[in-house]
Amino acid sequence: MSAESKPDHAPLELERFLPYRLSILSNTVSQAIADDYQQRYDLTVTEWRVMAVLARFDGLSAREVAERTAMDKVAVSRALARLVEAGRVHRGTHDGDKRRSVLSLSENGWQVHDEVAPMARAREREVLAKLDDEEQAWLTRILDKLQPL
Amino acid sequence: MSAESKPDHAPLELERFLPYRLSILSNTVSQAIADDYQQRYDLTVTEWRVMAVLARFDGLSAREVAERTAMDKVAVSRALARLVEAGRVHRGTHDGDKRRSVLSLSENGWQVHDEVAPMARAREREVLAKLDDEEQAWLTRILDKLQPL
DNA sequence: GTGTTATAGTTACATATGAAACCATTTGCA
DNA sequence: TGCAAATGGTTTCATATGTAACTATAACAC
Repeated sequence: MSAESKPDHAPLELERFLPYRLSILSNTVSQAIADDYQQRYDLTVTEWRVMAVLARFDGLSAREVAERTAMDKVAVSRALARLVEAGRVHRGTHDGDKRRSVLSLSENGWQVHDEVAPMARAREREVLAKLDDEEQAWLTRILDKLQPL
Repeated sequence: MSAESKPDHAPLELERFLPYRLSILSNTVSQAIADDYQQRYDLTVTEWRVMAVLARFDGLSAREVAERTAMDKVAVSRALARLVEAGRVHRGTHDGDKRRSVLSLSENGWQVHDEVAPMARAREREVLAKLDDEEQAWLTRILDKLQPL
């Protein structure tokens, strides 16, 4: 029990502070999804994001994966090391440029993808179910406007 | 350059996936603010959050700080160790319970708070400036509904 | 062609973080 | 009382993450 104090210092009200609220919400949502596959597939969030991108865009290089996931190249490099090791991603070398890798999901990678993707979508639906249609539409619009921050 | 592929596998479109978008937005916003004070005051985000809570609620225990910041007790313990060491927070012992600490901002802590808080608020305003009044109202409403997830 | 600069990706190091074990104190209850 | 269980807080250990340095290859200038 402690009294609220020092209004003269104009303290920040964390629970109304947008960055703080976003952070809590984002972590809660991401964690809920991660809990679904993390242990079951021994897959981190970053690894899953790499897989999701490769599922849509076959043959990307590591740098392109980094761009599309908004992760830095070191994180991508490490995620790929594990994914290749685990036999979920195949890594070849670009024909005309030996520096670049050519990445794609393996048979196994596709299997994992096809199990995890529906789980992720289901969780997203659960979250969105708390909002009515109008609110969902505004949320999309708001995220679009804030996105290229 | 790679073609979009395998529609039969229904791959996840990351850039339209709510959890992903929230994560990007949250990190971008938090990082922008942290950049303002991180180096200048040698203050991490978690440390700043602890200070913000103590600015509003004087005399909290570490556990209470953890509750109010949605951080786990280990993170709070570490943040407090640094803050006390740096002379920004005073740590006493609870009268009736020697386990509990009694925390408050020091003179120095208040100074830092009074410089950082306006910067944080200014950044928040910058972000919100991208939205019109109606959108801002919806955002608040949406966050309220999603909050107790 | 040769030297410089840029790019793809990995490695090394230092720091951050989370889970579980741990210590001290307090509470509940026989 | 006195002892088991709960609580506040710290420490330990294992893992994650970011920055900078590094290797290899390619592009560019001349």
